Amino acid sequence: MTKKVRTRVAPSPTGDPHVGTAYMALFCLAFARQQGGEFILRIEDTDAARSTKESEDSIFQSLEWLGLEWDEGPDKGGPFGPYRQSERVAEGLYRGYVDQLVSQGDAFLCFCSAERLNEMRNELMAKGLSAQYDGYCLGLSKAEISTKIENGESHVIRMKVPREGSCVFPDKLRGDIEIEWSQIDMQILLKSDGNPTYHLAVVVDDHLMEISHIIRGEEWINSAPKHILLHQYFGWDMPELIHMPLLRNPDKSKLSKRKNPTSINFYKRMGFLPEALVNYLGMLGWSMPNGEEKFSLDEMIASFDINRISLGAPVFDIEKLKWLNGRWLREELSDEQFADRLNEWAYNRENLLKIIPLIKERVDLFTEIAPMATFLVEGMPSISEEDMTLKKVPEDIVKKVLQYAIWETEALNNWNRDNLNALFTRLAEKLDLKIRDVLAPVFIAISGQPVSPPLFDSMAILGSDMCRARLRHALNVTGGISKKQLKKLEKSYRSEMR
RNA sequence: GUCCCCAUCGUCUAGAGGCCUAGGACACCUGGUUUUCAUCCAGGCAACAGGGGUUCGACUCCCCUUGGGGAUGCCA
Repeated sequence: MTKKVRTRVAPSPTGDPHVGTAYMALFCLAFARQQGGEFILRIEDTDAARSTKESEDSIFQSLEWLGLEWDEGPDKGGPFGPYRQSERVAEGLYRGYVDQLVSQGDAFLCFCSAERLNEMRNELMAKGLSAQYDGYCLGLSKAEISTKIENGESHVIRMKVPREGSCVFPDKLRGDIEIEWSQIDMQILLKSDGNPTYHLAVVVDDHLMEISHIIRGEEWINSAPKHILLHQYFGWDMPELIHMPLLRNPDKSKLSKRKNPTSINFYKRMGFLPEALVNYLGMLGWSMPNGEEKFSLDEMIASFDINRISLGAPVFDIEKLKWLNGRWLREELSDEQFADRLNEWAYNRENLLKIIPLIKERVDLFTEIAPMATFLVEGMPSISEEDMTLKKVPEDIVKKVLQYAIWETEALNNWNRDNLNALFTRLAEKLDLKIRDVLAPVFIAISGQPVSPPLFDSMAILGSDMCRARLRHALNVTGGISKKQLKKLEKSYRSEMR
């Protein structure tokens, strides 16, 4: 008897909904459906400091928008709930498993400070060894441990890892992978705040949720031995492993928002159809047996074959995505449907009501609206090097402001008017510039014009990824920044903005 | 540094030892249709990273080198 196929995607709700999440969700879903199985959405929010409800909501919305429907999840429930790890923590679900490992002697308490660990890691690296825990607290006696606990010393729990031999495990796409145990760190399972780490939670939850196939990014290959070991300690069967290639930036590095728009919201805002985006993700690392490039989710599911996945990590190419979107637009939508989609996208009452407060007092006629507000519905404003040349602000300051703004906005958690206001006010202060001089290039970058409706409100409407993309675009238009300059800027950024 | 993964046109890919003189698509270039533009159509440019094996025969299998990427967190 073969087990029922159950796959899951397990995003952590930190930041914007990532196309990589959609990519994994797509393959999990395609595989599960094709096999007549189930696809589960689980929220991995064990990092209490970084997880937010907004981010979680936007993950739900984005995946829904893309039509990647899950069978069980935090919002839908299901027989293996709850599907949010913070709720599972609240139930005390993981604690019992950690205690079991400690009492079995497969895990131990560790009282080491972050400073000591850092020093140790650096030393090991300098010696050319792989950086990992040195086992210091393994030698603690029972008496020492209880004294430390009585003294209220904070501690974590680490898993024990064999020091000899190696772990050989099968990957459905790559064959056997062998990693020596000496390369595997004594991973922390329970943090000092009582939360499980990813490694513990993922193992426990995948088991409890009866996940049959773990489809995840290549970045996890190195931690597979930890997960396998934990399964052994618990006496559980290991699900099958399928490590997908990682999506890349045009420079081949792992797709990151620093270099590329990675938020699903950006692509939505940019006017891509969800069908086209899903289709495009489907053709990264996978192809239809008949070679057809345009296919729907249902068609992909119908002919999905995991062995057709190619392992070379694909570059996310917006140009090709654009072409594909054009085909969907032209070939699949009637004029009526086109109108409905356009309406749904931005030309609707709800969206208008966001924009109107910004423009109402600035116009006398309806005819003046379009020129003033196009930037709120366009992609990259068409700006030239000339547009970016300002009378009052020298070029190097323009570049500096744009680059700093990009870095600062990257780190901004809640994208709203007030926070943006605070961010740029602070930026002007730190750079010892007038706020209007700081904002001048930003106005042009965002709106394409030196004057526009209120900047921060507009930026709030446009969203973080679109704004960052426009800032980057403007910086490129000014001629961009050389690697050398960038390094210099990064240095001064760190000292000036502290 | 150490470990792991990967390697076909600039990019996405087809290719499961002879079908490969390596196919398709995006981008780019040329021409045609079109009042313009776009679409559409026709054509062009362009790749098996290098070196060793294995084999009658390697893009396909093995090894080495090189290149790229990832991991090395009380992040996931």
